[in-house]
Amino acid sequence: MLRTHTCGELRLSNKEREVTLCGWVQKSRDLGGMTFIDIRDRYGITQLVFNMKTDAGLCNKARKIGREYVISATGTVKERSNKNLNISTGEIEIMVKELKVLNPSEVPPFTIEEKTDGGEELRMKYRYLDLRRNPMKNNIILRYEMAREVRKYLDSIGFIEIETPVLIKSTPEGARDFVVPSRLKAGEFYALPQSPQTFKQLLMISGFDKYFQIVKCFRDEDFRSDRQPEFTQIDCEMSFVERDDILETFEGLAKHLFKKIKKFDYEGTFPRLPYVEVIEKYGTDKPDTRFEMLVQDITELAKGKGFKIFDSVEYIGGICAKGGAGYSRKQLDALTDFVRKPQIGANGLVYVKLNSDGTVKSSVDKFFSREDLNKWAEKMNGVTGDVLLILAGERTKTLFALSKLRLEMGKQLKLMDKDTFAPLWIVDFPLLEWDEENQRYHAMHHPFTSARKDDHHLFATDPGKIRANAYDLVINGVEIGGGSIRIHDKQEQAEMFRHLGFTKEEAEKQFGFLMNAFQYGAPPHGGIAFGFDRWVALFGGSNSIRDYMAFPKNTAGRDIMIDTPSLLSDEQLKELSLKVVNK
RNA sequence: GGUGGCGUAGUUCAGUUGGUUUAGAAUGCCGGCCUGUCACGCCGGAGGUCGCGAGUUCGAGUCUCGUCGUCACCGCCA
Repeated sequence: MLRTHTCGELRLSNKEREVTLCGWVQKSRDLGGMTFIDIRDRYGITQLVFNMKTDAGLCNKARKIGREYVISATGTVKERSNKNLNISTGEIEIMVKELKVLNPSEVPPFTIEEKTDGGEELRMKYRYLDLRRNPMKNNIILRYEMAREVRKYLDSIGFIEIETPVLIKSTPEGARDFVVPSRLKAGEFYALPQSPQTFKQLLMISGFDKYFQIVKCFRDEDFRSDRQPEFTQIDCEMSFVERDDILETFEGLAKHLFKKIKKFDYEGTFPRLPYVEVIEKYGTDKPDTRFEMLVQDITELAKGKGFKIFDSVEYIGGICAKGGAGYSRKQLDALTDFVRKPQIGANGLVYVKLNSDGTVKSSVDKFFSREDLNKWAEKMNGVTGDVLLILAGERTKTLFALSKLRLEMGKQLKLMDKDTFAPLWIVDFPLLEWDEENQRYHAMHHPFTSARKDDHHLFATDPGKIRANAYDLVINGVEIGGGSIRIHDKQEQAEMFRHLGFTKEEAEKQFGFLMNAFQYGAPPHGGIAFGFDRWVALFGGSNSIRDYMAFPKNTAGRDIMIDTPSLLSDEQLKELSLKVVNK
């Protein structure tokens, strides 16, 4: 070993010990007669001290050392005369006898400090330098600790981790695949998995009744701060279970992580809300339940009073912002602009202020009596000091806009505390979703999801109404995971493909291997997959998963550090029987 | 695919209605001084293809168009 200790561990109790430290130069302070160097590694920072009087040659050497040089320093642990109680090693320093430069460093392109001066792109290009910074380092450690706790917990209840292949087969459903050309079979391609879905089902058929895997998945769609081309799932599957067994098992996992990572015990069980109810109450299927502010339907109360806009719409609903009566005209106008943004899509905003002096002021006073407005307030649980914010229009669109407005108000009224965690299960998702573009149904979760038994009769009459045995785990408005009880019967699976518009031949070609397997004793099974990066980001207090991946890609799917995607040589293309067509 | 923001010293940014000699600030960097600093201090210095390309104009960092890069949102993401 080149070192006897790390830069984070020496204390007063080590006084007078002869030690050797290795690390990077955080900063040096040259005072002329003496020089201080802060040496940093993963564990902390320790101050080295050089004195002109003691050893002029060594001190001069120290003065020449720049930021981020890798050095080793041997010397004696001394008590500081001027202590720095802000850092854990601040009571001691190393009186250096021997100093080695293990490797010099160029001046880094941004400062490697708690708060860097570097912009996002630059930090990405020099990711290895950014990762030296404490906040980034801690994110990566958090990620590791969560992965470790996931493995510990699942292991403790009998799950085993099994790897599945990365070079698999492209399938038509779902997201676009990343593909890999085959050299040995010209014109043929592998695909990278969007998830190990079919493999984990096959493992159930093999008898591995409790499987999990922390695994990379790949989806070639457009990227966001919470979506990367390659991301990590905690992929899980169990046999001989029903929905509630899965929910209980993985609620246990979530509670384990809350306890071990966030140090709090979640009391009771997570709320479970059916999809239709959650849409009605929050306008979205991934509600942030850290705060109430439920959406209320006032269509019946507000229609037929002569206000044309309301009379002509399908749905009128609103939220009650507690303590919002103090909102100024300007603030309410800003909210109106907010909901009218094309991404939100509302036409306008009606407000009703329940003023603290007992008066009621609304933007529709002309059309509604005080009594009418009181009824709205009652329905929406509004009391003196609140403001009611009301949108009207087509039901689905209006609920969507209300969900965005609710989040905005939650933000403005500071109801979204980073250290509060509000999990819930959304259950009874629709099995099928009508796809206008292709004029057919597609699976809302995936085509292996089973329908609830009590809804099977709807296949013939109203497929859009069928509820699936599917569920999502949502925490603080973030979709953390989702899964379903799967189909394990060949006939039923074939039927599902038929409803999704596959011909028998297509289904056979794409998923024949799975349906064949169903003929050899497939156990009832189901599972769930969690977006590991999102979960880590949530616990880390951010919504950008990039900050929790060691080497992420940008929103264009580019790794600007290694500069890829990149061109292949003509030789490589030829070997792969590929020709690039310039668009 | 669509909408919008941003692009000016190494870095983060300012730069007024298009017009004042040499495009500024902070920080970083380099040199000098300094024996208890820890955001060290003081003095001095270097550092610019104003993303790129056209255009408008007597004159463009500033206006227009295109293009590239980047970020956010919509679509998309079973």
